[in-house]
Amino acid sequence: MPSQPGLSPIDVQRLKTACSTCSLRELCLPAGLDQRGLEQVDRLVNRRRPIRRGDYLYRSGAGLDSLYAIRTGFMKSCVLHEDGREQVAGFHMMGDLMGLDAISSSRHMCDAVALEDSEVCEIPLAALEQLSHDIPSLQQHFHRIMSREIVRDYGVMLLLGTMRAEERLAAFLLNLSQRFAARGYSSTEFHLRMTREEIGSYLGLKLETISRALSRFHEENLIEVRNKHVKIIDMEALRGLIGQPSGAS
Amino acid sequence: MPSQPGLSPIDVQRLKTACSTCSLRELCLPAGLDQRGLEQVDRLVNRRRPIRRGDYLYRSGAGLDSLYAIRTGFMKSCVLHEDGREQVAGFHMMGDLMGLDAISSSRHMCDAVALEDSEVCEIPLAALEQLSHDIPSLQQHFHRIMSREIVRDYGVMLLLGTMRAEERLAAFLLNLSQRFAARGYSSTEFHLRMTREEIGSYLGLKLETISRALSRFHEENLIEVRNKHVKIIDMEALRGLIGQPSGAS
DNA sequence: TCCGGGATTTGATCCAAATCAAAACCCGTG
DNA sequence: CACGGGTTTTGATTTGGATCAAATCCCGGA
Repeated sequence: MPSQPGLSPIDVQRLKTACSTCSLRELCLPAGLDQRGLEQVDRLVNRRRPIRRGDYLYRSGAGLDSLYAIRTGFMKSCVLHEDGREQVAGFHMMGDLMGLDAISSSRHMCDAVALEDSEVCEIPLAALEQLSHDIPSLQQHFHRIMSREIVRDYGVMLLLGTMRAEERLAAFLLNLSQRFAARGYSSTEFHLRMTREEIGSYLGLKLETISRALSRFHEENLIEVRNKHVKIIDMEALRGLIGQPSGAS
Repeated sequence: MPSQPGLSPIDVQRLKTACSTCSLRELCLPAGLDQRGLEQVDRLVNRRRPIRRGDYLYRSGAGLDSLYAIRTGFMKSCVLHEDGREQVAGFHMMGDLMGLDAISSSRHMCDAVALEDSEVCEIPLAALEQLSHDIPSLQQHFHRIMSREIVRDYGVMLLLGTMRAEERLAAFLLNLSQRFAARGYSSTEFHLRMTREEIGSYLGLKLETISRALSRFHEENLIEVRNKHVKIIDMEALRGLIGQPSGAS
């Protein structure tokens, strides 16, 4: 992406600051912004809000007013069925945009819960729409973000519909690894912010199954696990595990 | 939704014609359009394309140039995994918009296959983005459509992650029923355009399981099935079936 | 109309993951 | 620093759906 006309190096610097302020590189960095757009994004992105571990960012059924970009921390979103069943629909970290589900009906369709103390940027949807009207590249980028969520969902469906327990867990660990790497953290060593039960819910499995699979990976020297700390020892073997009708161990 | 200022009854008529031409009520009817917008939508929506049963509308990996609104017919979209596994990610009918997955990377991330002879309207993405820039209410509506797809996906995840075989099938039948009803067709009697195997793929089950569950529903007088023809006898019982840890029959 | 191949049904058996159960562990808190 | 509740591990058993197998059905094409 070449730098945009009318965007001085100083502007670029300010933009990066504004965006990194809110970990919004996802949302605004790729958009070519002029001076005015820059200021507008600045303003848009400035409402911060801290959330304590265990607190809800929003609840299913609540009215939509804003989207939320995660600045720091870790969250989950859960879909609920009236009968009380619930399913973790995703885990979200720094830079992720949450609340897209609510645009369709102006009501949130899932719960968002902080898995550790976090901070988000509130982005009023109306302002975002206005701004992406004024800045076409922002509009495009916003569309890409929504589309990416759809693609992610398709991946989860494939996982839930066709994979065996160990494949699912391997895919999950590799996905986390990638996402940490993309944010400049270690791709091989990280802390699971969620419980075994939450992993299980996300992967359509029970917590015991998660625990057993982790133990097996450990035994086979694919990973090291101690509580919530995970170290990936053999990334390749983990990758190879996906797509095997049954283990070749 | 009150009628828009500057939109004469004749305009409304033309708009409805233009939209129903392509079954695009989803895409443009709710948007308040002025005379000029109207003409633009007309133009945007005018590229028709027939597809024969079994043909691909697009394939995973192909470049994105257009979205597609289904005018008539029935399609499926399938996500593929490199190892050959595939999963039906959705079934699409009249009025549905396909191709949203491709916006994120300008490449299609799934296959789209016609399950019967169909006709779609090709909507060049660039033109749609331009137009939704010119017509804010169209922009909003487009966002809602993408968001709705995300919500739908969450529902599928819940289904795949938490429901038992019979619950999944009941949910599937009820969903089809609703969608047919919304399009003015019978909500109780319809033709399955897909095979048992495709239903199974969508629901994360094997074709034999689908067949058995359909038979059981038939035995219990919830539905009548003969080949691909389905008649729902006891909609309430079918609804009640969802959310039962195990059958109360 | 008859033929052939895919689609569907149904049965028997198997197996991966769920469930039930209990012990161990870990961490935050008083 | 000991207590207590939630989390995790591990084992034994059960089970829902997969798999294997075979008969039947149905529809499109010659």
